[in-house]
Amino acid sequence: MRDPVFTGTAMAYHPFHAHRPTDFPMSAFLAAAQPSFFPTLTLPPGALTKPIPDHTLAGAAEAGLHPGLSHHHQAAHLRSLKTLEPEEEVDDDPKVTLEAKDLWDQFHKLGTEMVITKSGRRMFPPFKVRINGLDKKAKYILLMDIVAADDCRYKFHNSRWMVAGKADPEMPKRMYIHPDSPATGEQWMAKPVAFHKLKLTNNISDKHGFTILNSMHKYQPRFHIVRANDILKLPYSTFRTYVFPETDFVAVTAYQNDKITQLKIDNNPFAKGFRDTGNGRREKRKQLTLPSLRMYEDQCKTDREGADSDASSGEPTPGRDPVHSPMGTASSPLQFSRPSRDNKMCSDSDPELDPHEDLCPSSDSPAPEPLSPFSSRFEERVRDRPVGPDKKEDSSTTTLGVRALEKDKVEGRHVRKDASEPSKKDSEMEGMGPSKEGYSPLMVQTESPSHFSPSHLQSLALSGLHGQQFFNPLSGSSPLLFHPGQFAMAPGAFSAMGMGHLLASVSGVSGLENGSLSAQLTAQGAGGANPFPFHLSQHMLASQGIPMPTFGGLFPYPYTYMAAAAAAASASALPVSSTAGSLSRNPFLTGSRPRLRFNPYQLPVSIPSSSLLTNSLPGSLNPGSESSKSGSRETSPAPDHHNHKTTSGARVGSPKANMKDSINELQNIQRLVSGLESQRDCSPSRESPM
DNA sequence: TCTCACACCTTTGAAGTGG
DNA sequence: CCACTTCAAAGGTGTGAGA
Repeated sequence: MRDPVFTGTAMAYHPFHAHRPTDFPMSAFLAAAQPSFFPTLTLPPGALTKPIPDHTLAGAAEAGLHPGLSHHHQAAHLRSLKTLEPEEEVDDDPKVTLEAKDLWDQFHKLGTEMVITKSGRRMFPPFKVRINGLDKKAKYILLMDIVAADDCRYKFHNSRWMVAGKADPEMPKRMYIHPDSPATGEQWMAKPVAFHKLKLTNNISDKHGFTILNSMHKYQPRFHIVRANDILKLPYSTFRTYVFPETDFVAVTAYQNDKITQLKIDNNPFAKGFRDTGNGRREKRKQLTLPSLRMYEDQCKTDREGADSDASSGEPTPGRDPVHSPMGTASSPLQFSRPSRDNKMCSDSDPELDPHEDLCPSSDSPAPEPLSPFSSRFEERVRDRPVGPDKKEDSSTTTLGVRALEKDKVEGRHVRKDASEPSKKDSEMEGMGPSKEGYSPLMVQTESPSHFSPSHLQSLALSGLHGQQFFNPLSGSSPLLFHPGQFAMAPGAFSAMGMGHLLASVSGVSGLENGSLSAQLTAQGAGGANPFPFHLSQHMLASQGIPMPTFGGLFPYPYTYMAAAAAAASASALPVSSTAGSLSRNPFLTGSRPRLRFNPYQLPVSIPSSSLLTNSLPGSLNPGSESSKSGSRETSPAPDHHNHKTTSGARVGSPKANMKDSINELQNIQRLVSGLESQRDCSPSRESPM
């Protein structure tokens, strides 16, 4: 009964199907998802073909078993998972600093553009952070996701980004797990952690696990730290989420701003061939650039010469560090010496900062926002946020890491202390790496996991599933099962995760009759990401700040789990008066939860009016609850979880009313799962260590 | 606004070489 | 064996034409 894995339910989510809430036993997905751990597993798009008999689905669902697995395998799963214990809480206090902050700042000022292509493109600058304050011995899983920053669609007009209307429906959200996860705190802290393998795409049917984005929309990357030595524990672990405002960007299929192009060319080793001293293309292109751009380039060149003679010849030598950031502290000619664009931009109309022209049509934003998507509004809001005092009301702590403003602003550090977060590590931070700028994590505290309002759920759930029915009205248990495709993970990420038992059980999956796994259910080979296992979806939800209903209405470790939700709720804590911001669409930054404490920044918030969700509790209706008994976790430290659940769980509607939909969804899922064996493709991928 | 082929470049790992 | 070098393939870039 206590086994979180087997008693839970989750919402099934499939990008290609209606996103209906599904009451589905986690165990089924556990089993079904295992194959996805194989980095080599790749399933073709058309794999979803064979329907699954209703009786199989229903029966299995009720029994909490995966329809395609034999009882033998089910039992094996139960046994293997039985040993899972939640991580003991540790008083670690991770501090995260963005690497190459200067470069990010440069891009941010110009209005960062990230190219997205059908085949996937990496981010540049790469998202890279340095972590301090972790428990050296404990294991952590690091994740990253990218969420919509606002509700607007943009266009680049007259050298500036302008709001061009309401945002298009969001793409399926995917969580990228760092390939080295899990690793010890010591390992993570040893060197900067890069997420350079994460790829962006605009291909909604992407099967590689890339992060799917909408072109001409603004996004905000988020970084998550989860203390857990096993992926399976993610759902019960405390999430700490860090947001660096300067890393937001507009996704584009082709660069709009020449300045951005130039900056990328000058800093990205792969684009070396386009540098001024490179081939003819650049020469040609340069001649076409505007005077203002020339000035900018000249300035860059001048600055570069000071530090490095030639940008094209001797320059940004990326080195062999796998995770090395081309714009690494020393390699980037622009990073330290180049004067802020501010000066230059002054002379040349500063496109990004015209606060009077564009208005985000977002209905969520009561107050019209300044139009420039890259203004420092976000930072400002954050900065103004009231400081929250302590953090000990509840052990559930979500750290909303927010960059501590500009490096010339020391508020961050100060705030951090105010936040009552032990600031013992400040000194440590100062002594580490090139990025000494103060990035002060924003601690979001929850007094109890049960304070999430429906709006939280909605905002969060919809961040990736905008307009999609996300929560299952089913009573008892609100299935919150993400499609595995929503999770991306570098190959091999699970290799050392103690997933052996699970993998082993996967073999049993072969027993699954037909073979098909959703295209989404693919594991990515080299450079790709693997679909995230269903049972891990909880984790994702948590990271999204969604107060997921516990499995079967029982949740052994509520507070840690709910802590994650705090991240989402963080936004809710914002004063209503605060302008609905550009981040209104961001699940992490929206919502309404008065009891959360924030510090030190104020985040833009929008209060969803929707009442899609209501607090509730699950319960006994969960079909998986029964099976959970067998796989119960007797040692569960959180016996009172149920209570928490009752007050915090999200549930909507009548269970019976949606039962049919749930079954349908279940069938869809089954279709995805079936046929794994035949599709398995073992192509080892090489993942560079962090 | 998007897609694609392209040239140019870096990265990676295997193969070869010498100590 | 180990360290180093060489090499080729894979893969990451922006470009520019065309849709």
